[in-house]
Amino acid sequence: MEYSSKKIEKKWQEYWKKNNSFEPSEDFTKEKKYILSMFPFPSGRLHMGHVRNYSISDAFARYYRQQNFNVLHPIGFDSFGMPAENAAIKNDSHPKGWTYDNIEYMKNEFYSLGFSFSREREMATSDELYTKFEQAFIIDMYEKDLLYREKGLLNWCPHDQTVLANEQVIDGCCWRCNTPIVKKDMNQYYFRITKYADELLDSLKTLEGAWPKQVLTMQDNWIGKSNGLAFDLFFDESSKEKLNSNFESFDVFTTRPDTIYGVSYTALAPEHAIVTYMIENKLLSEDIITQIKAMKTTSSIQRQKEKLGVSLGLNVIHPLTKKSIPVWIANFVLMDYGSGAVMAVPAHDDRDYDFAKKYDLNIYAVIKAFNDVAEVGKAYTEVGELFNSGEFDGMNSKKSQYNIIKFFEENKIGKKTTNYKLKDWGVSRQRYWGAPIPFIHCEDCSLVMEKKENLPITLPQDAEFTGEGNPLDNHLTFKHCKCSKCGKDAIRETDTMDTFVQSSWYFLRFCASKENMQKEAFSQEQIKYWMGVDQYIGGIEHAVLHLLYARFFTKIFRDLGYLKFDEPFDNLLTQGMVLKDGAKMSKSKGNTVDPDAIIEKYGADTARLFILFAAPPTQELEWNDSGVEGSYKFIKRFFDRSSNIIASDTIPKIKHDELSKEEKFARKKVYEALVRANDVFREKHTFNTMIAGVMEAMNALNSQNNSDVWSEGYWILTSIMEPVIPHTASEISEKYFSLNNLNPQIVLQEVFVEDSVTLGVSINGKRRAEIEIASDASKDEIIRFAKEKAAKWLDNKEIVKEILVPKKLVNIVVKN
RNA sequence: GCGGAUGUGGUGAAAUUGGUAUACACGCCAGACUUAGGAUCUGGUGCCGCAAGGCGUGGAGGUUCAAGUCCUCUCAUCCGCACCA
Repeated sequence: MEYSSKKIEKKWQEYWKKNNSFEPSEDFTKEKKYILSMFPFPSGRLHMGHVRNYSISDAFARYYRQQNFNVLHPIGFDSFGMPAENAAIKNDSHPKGWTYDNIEYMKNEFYSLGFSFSREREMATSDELYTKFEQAFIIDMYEKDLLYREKGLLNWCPHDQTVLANEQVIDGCCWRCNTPIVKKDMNQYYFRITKYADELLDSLKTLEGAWPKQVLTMQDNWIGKSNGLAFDLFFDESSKEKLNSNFESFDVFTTRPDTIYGVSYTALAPEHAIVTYMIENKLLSEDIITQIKAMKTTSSIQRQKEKLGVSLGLNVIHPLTKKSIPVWIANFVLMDYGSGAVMAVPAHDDRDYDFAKKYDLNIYAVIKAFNDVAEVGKAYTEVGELFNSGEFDGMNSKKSQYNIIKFFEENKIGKKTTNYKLKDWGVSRQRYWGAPIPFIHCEDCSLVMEKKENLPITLPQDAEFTGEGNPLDNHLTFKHCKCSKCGKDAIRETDTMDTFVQSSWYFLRFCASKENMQKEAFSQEQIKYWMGVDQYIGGIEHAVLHLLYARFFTKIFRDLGYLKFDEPFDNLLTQGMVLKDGAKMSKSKGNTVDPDAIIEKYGADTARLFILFAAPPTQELEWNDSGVEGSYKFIKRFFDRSSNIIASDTIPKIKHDELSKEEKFARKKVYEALVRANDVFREKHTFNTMIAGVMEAMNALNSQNNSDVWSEGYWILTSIMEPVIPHTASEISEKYFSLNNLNPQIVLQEVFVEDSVTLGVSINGKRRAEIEIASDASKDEIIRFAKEKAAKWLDNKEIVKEILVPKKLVNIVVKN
């Protein structure tokens, strides 16, 4: 029978749907596997990255189902977000319609690829039910002070007309539209993620080995913990006078207390409160004010190009030497790190050095290299010996840090301090298509929460999408409401939540069964059973976004009593990108391959096979048309040669001893493929080698013509391949084995016992010959035979040593 | 600058973790069947060499009977962070 991907794939997709084949059981006594791929944004159509992502998770899900695990493999859509709203503005449509049309289309694409998702648990984060539960969590978090509202200097994307979290600013630009970010002073809601900084950092250790090193490092860097010394610098008398004594001092932070005697100036961020005060009170010349304003309004990329500064005409007193040191403003000092002020040590810090050179400031060296060789014309930033450092002279600079911090603490002039790069997570978005934040602004009661029984606060359908401002802010009946506390007229919060809030707990929502999903977000019992995710699969681009937020939410939820574990994802696999012509597939480059077209031409199984065969999942995958063709040919051959099978509901019993050499070899290859498949699914995840093993077994089967060997081979190989090419494998399995072979397979050790073995013969480690010898031959026999075969290399040589590596090789070491 | 990877045939990639380097596939070459082949099947294919043989895992050393694998140095490419005090 001719192989028809269309017919076979349609048949099995209907079969699986009709039989609810992939619904997990609620029998919590069974062993479970929770297999999850990061859910997609419903952008319109699937791309190859999606196909790769879900081909990997589907292989895992199907394998573990075969192994009799209770498998949860759900799918949903991360369906709030700006692209939907931008599309609505562009097409004069509604984000909701656009989103749900896309979801329908993409769901069909998913099922036409044969992915084994639980249909009952499909959901979209823009569903009102999802919003309802999320808003309830938000209220709980606010009550526990894990969420707060504050005015702050925020990242504003002029194109998307909204603020962004720090994680969402890439190289100073918006992560979605690449527009340069500007700073804007606004009110905003924040999650207290910094409260969890230490735990988020420390528990990375528990993920070692289970998560890619790279992701752990990226999170570590992002949290950016650094230890150092914080202390106050006091203004001298004339400076205090100038400031009308409104400021006595300011706080600085350093990780290099050992350089304290080298401080020759200090620098404030242009946004520092003292600077703002001086501008407001006209304590600076017009010229200087203009320069400061220029620094503040320059984009962060621009600001990095050149170090600029101005002197404030103020002085502070060095805490140890009591010398007077000038106060400057410098554009490289960041207001949102530490205290927005630094002590500058040009002799031992590159930035301070550059700045000092430019503005001709003093440079005091206090550390010298142990070998006394100092490079001229740059800062010495290495460890060395302290000098000109009072009582600390002669100490190792690294070790002196402890002593200097101790000195500051004992004299109560400073203290040991830890700083983090991580900032609280700002979640307000000034856009319509997001989950409304369930708060009300009341003139009398200030910020109050919505009552839980009024949830969900839903988006008004009749908002207008003009592209100007926030549609919710312009929607009168949404905006005007009654205070939930006093009942007076009040204003509803019109900011919506960052979509990363939804993706921070969707994996928990999937644990809810059809029975309880309407009335609660998830039950404790279900969470306890299904979590953590046994295998999570997704792109590395979420290393510090989604993956950090989801870890944070898990910890918050634990502290709110919703669940009882610390980390959500037990194992993480980050898939590589799909490339075409050496570049990432993208519409702008015009090098995309449409999954639908591949399914149409070759079928879903071919697409899945190629994707899993062409490279290991963690590596980049180069799309190659003739490679796809090759996968298609393999499937056809695999299907055609199944005609060699003798139909049976059980695996044939074969007397191994009575087989020919070729038949024995074929069986060995089949069982090798099986051993490898188990290893790949459980440990290595290198599906490419597993598939190669199946191909080798097929080649070996083809070199013999024993029907029982063929049948046994197919019994096992279709079982191995079902996770990869489920339609074709199911078709063969149904036709010949009544689907009885899609179960755990027993590895027969007898096929690995061989009468003879082939050994390489090396002389001085160089391969010179090969011998075939009975497996039970003694060491002496083997070596005698090896010497015979390699005689020409041993003439007139003195044999020093003979090494036998069983089943591998013989190495003879000779002299001369 | 800091951190993380990765370098193996013409190409995508293997190598049971120190034991016959290049499995499997693509491509290419030859043959068979064909009116035909962008179908199918069979065989060949690391490089140099007529051969014997030599050389080969980015490069240079080292450890070892034995190194793609371990150690030292070095080069190249990719990714992440980046004025974080």
